[in-house]
Amino acid sequence: MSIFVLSEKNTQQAKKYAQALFGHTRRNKEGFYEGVWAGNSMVIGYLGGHLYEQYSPADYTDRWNAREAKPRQLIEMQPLVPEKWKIKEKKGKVGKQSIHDLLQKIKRAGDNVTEIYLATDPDREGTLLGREVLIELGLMDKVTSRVYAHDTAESQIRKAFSQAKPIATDELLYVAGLERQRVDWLGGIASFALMKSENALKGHLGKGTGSIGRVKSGVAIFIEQVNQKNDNWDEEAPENNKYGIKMTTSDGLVLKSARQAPLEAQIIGWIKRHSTITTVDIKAEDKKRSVNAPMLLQLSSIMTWAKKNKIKKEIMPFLNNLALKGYITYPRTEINVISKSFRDENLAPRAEEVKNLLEVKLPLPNRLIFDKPWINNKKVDNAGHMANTYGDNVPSKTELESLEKEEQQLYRIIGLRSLAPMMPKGIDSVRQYSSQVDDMPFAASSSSILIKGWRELPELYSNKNQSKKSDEETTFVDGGLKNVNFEVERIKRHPPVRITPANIIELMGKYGLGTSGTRENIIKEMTSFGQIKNNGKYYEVTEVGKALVYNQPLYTFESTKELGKLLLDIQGLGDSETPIPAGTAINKLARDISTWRDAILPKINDTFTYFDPNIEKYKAVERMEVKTKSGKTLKFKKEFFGHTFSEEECEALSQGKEITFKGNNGKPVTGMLKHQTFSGNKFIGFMPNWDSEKYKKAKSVR
DNA sequence: GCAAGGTC
Repeated sequence: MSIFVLSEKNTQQAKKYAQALFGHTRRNKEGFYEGVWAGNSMVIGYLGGHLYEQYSPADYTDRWNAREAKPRQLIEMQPLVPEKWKIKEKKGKVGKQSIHDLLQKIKRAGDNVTEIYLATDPDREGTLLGREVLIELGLMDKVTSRVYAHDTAESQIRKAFSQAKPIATDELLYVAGLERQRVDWLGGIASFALMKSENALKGHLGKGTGSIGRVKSGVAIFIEQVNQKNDNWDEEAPENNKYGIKMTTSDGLVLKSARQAPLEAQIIGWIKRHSTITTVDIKAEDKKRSVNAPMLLQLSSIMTWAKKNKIKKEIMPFLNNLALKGYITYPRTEINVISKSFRDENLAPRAEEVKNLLEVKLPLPNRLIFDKPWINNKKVDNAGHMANTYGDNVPSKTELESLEKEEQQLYRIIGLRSLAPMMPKGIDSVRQYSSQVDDMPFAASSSSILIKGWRELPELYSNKNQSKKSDEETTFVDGGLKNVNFEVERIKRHPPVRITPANIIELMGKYGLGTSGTRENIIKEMTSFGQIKNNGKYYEVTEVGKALVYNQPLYTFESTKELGKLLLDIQGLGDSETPIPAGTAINKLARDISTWRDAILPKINDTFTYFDPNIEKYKAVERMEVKTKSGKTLKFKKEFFGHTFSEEECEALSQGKEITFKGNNGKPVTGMLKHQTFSGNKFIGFMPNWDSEKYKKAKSVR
């Protein structure tokens, strides 16, 4: 039997599969991994994420071409639900090879074998992007098996392949993936067109809305909500306060009541009723408390760490680079645990080497025995990802020092956090005080460090990072009968914490907005579109961004949550007993878009425009007037891409000839005069040959 | 070109 395995990524997946199954990573002439597994000849190929993208509206039909449609038509045609959804090859590259070439290699490899295994990431998107390719290349008939490789430890990769499941087992995941993709496309395109119109109606002509969709709208909404809550916070409001009893002993111990009351009067009443009590018996009990090292790193915690440590640049590129070299594991994961196998096969054997490289003086006695909370096989299985740790390739000191400063910092913290559970645990001495006064229990505690353990490393533990609650270094007092005094303690509720560059990534995760690898870029885009801005202290939603909050009915917190539920229902993992049919979320969204469209349409007439004549860049531009060979008079814009056409160039253009000049970016631009349409208006103007199909299709002048 | 998802 001969098998072709389709994986999702090269270095972080195909290569690891090859090492685990073949014991080597030799490549064939196509660059795919080739070897023998269980008596079968096997080729392991890879993708590079999604290699296909949605058709654009104009790809479906000319009618949907927003450049040709008038604004009113553009609104009328929403939602753009295709009769048959289609995808096309993306342009671009995976590493050094073009996507087209890579797909051709996959096609050839698939044609050459008797069976195909799908072994992309075991999640929704992995299933979608893998099946997309197999279907588009006509290889689906040969696909027999689905490999769910949740775990990158070699023993677990081998297990996943030997226990491969029938391909039909991921059918529902694929359907849910399609639904997610289509809902985002349909909503994104509709909301952009409709919001632009809403803005124009409000007089924001020519003002960029920026792109808008499920995630960006969600981000704008939660920033606005948090700011509104803070700006209108009433710290005196009853719901923002509660009251407890503070019992202070003559030797300075402070015990607090186990219960609180909503009204200050209730506590004052309690204290009055107990005013005769002046001595209380206080029990003291001594305990030892072990203090765990921090959890292993997940992507959002690395990002938070980076911001706190003043790394201003985007960190994804640094992490990608470290992962490609094998210095760290695959970085795009929100999981903070690893599997037992990964501990034994990947972390433990390299621990001493990493420890020496990072010049850590502590021993690693727990190297082979650290368990919960860092080990959770089930969580790893469900997520299909593991925490970020140091990788199988430990750099030499010279190699580490040749990396960029930020990469060195990131490697160090990821390395230390991977080693932390192997270090001695911290032990604290704790004294717990308790007493009962009538109906009310009181408690307090003191503690001090007995064994520092992993806390000897300042990068893992510093007093500065501890909250005020920390009772470290508190004084110990004996129990017994003590004189006491009761007081009211007002406990204030605080408004939600403001959103800052340091916490936004983690908060997006909490709100289910975007996925780990995409969040940093979403914030960057929203900032550059001017939808949100950092006012120096926290993020604010700008006037443009407020449209996303107040001016679109499509994306709300509820609808985002609802979509998540629907996708699970389609997968058969939701509340409903049987999976709900594909298309449920799309149809619901399409109805919401129609409602929004119908609300806008009455306000839009045929001459409605996004064009603002008062904005400088839209003012009438100087036009060139030339005569063609046939004696017709032509008018066209004198400029293109920062270049003003010379007389000779105008002459050549008027005769329908192609010219070449230097554009804004210093690169040569070639093109000629063509008949074009923009926003429903026909005109003659210079067209570059950047899009060869469009260029060939457009009529030239003669 | 507009989404959001993946990865190089």
